[in-house]
Amino acid sequence: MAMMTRGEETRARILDTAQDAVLAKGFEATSIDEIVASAEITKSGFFYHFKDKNALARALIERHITVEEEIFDGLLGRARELSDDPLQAALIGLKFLAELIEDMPGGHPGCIVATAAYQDRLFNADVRAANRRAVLGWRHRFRAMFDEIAAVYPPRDGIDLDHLADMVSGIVEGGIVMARAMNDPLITSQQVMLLRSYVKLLFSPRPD
Amino acid sequence: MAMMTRGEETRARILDTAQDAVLAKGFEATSIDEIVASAEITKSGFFYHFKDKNALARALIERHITVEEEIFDGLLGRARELSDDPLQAALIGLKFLAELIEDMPGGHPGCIVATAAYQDRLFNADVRAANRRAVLGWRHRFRAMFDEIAAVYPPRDGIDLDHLADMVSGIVEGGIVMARAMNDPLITSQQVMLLRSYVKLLFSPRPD
DNA sequence: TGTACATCAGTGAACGCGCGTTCACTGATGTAC
DNA sequence: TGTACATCAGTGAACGCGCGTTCACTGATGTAC
Repeated sequence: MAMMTRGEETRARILDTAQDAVLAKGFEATSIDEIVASAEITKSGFFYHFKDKNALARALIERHITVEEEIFDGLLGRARELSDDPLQAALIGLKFLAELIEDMPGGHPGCIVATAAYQDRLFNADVRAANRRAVLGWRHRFRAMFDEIAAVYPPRDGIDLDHLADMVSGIVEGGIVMARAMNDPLITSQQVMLLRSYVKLLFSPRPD
Repeated sequence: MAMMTRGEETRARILDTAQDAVLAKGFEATSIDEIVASAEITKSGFFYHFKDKNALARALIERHITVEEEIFDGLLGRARELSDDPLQAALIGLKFLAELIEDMPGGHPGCIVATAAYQDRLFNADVRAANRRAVLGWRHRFRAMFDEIAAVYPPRDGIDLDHLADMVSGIVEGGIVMARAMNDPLITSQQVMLLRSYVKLLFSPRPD
């Protein structure tokens, strides 16, 4: 964070303003003119930092991955501190996730992975590969979480844990789409809480 | 279907080719030039049918709603024929839905509601309203289904049935995003099957 | 400490292309009398 | 049955604007000797 050179600061400012616009309108509809206006730079300054518009897309996705990794690390790390039981820790982590999303002003800002997914013909192979890596990263993270749980509590229903891991990302992605379509920012966190309910029912040893 | 005038046929052809392109690349990235080329019409012919590009977006969404309603009616209607029990009927219906999606060549083509959701600043109020109506329609449909179940089997976990109804659409939307990002068409139907597992656990009276 | 050169982080003007939209026109079909 | 007119379903050419990209140039900072 600290110790950024002037160039790094400008680059970060471009990415920040570009992300807002891309999430609101899609990638193609976000013009470079518009980005440089809010980043307070000239158009040629933009091309000093990114060789073309595709390079911007890839940088957006890669930064998104990094930021999100850190957030998840924090969330799940704290949850594990609060309980030694992997199931309880996961339930706490999912509740944290729901609260995080709920507290976002105006709802979750949207996921650029989804944006890229819905406009993939626009992007080159680099960008698509970055997108795929992001989703795979989520899968491995949540798969590890569910593996720990399943080792202690065998799941009630015969399901594939990779699919369950994908469900975490899928619920959030779907929740964002729904929240946007309905203009109701709370939907995303409600959906995460339903996923939490499923995880609880699926792994709970006995009903009380 | 039958008894279309020449104009209606042309209009339908425009919508068909436009939908393919919009789902693949997003709305803004799909040019009218490109649409008219594959619909084998001139550009001015396009503007005879749609007053501007926004009118095309609204028409796409409205047609999408109609088609999907018919599909769901068929699916859930058949499921109800197969079982008098509302829970069993829902489980059969969800299985049908998963199979329907799985059998789509190349995976679910994507949902234009999601496309519009992720590019909403591009569209006027008309289009956004149509989008909201679509999602509300799904909510009411699935809410009715879960109400019937809950009247017989009280849910195991205290949850809001509207949220659960939204989960059906959300899982499909999220599944489509994941399937596209991962380039794995099977993900969407896998996610629907997990939702089915949740519904089963949530409403099943006793574990066996 | 001073000078020469290199790199960093941009600026400003121009480019050509593709886009959505308009407009005057037209040939085929339908309707009234 | 023939004629006049209206509507349907388009065509073809032109428009101006905004877009992504390029290119020659520049002032500030860093580095070598």
